[in-house]
Amino acid sequence: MQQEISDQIFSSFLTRGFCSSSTTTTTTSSFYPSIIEEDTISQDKALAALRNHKEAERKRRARINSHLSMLRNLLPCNSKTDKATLLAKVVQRVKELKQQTLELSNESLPSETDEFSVLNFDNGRTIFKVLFCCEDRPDLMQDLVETLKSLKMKTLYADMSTIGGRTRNVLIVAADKEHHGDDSHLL
Amino acid sequence: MQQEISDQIFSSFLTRGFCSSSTTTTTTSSFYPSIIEEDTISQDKALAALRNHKEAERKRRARINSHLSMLRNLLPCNSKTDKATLLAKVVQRVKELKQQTLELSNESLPSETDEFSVLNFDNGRTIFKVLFCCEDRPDLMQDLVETLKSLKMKTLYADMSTIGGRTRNVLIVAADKEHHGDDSHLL
DNA sequence: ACATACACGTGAGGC
DNA sequence: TGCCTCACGTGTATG
Repeated sequence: MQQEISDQIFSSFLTRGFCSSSTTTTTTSSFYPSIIEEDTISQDKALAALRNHKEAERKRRARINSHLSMLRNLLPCNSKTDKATLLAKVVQRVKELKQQTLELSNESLPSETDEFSVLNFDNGRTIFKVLFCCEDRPDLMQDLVETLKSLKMKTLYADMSTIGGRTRNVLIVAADKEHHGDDSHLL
Repeated sequence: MQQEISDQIFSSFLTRGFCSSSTTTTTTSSFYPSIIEEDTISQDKALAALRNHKEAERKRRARINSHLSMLRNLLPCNSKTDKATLLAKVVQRVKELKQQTLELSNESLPSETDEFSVLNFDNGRTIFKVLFCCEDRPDLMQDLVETLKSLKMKTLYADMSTIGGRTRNVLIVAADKEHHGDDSHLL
């Protein structure tokens, strides 16, 4: 309100120099008698531009602040935390979460490394552990089952999980001794 | 530079009204002859306060912007993205990461649910799958191994992971037939 | 020419 | 009182 008044004063103060009376009500046209029309026109345009500018800036601030308040709700912090410290917390949180998801996905999604190991070999039965990760596809399981069946292998344990379009599979497979000459081509 | 000049002009313009010459160099004392000393003193204090204020505000902006640039480096975005859209991306990213870690830890950290199932029973050997989650402690593994040994069980497969102070353990255990009368007290 | 984004200095208000 | 944070309007540069 009173801000607006001083704005007007300051605007005219800037656009035409100063030394006007303290009740300045745009009676400044008397200073430039020869170019009244152009001057008032350009002044109107300038004032309109100023209003647009003012409004745009207000919108911009509102946009930024809305995002900031969303972040405030997202983080564990009350509504009266600093803008700066809020952003600091956000930085810290993003780093934390990044690190966490990195660790977790490293645990559950080793990229393409397949693993094969003989867990046990007794009583003529060989027990394998097989771990592989690959892109998921609908009939992956069926193919797997049929392959194992054709090799006369028995699945003791299967752990299969899917994250982000990729699957991680851990199998414990037992093969009787009369068949494990065929295993080599599997791997 | 030229900003500073107009600042000075505007400052004096605000603090003492206007109608001074365009070369205003604080020669305004002639307007208030009776209260020269108090006025100049208070003016000096006011100007000093204004300078402090100016500098503090500059520092504050710098702090906020440094955090913002850190976020810019943290996110996949170039250095010329909007402040507002940057913050929007940050909001989105925090939500994503939050959701991801939630999913991942739900997958790998079922709270306290133990699981026990018989996978296979043939040739007089019983094969169990045991899953349990609990708080991690240093000698958990040792206790586990000794318990299994006392029960004459053989560990075929073990998958143990620790996240956030908790462990998730999956065991495949084989018991020979002459011992699995003892199993019940394990669970 | 016009829209947009940023930095700046300043007034207001809370502690 | 002084310090600190915020919102505001403005100047300036970039597209």
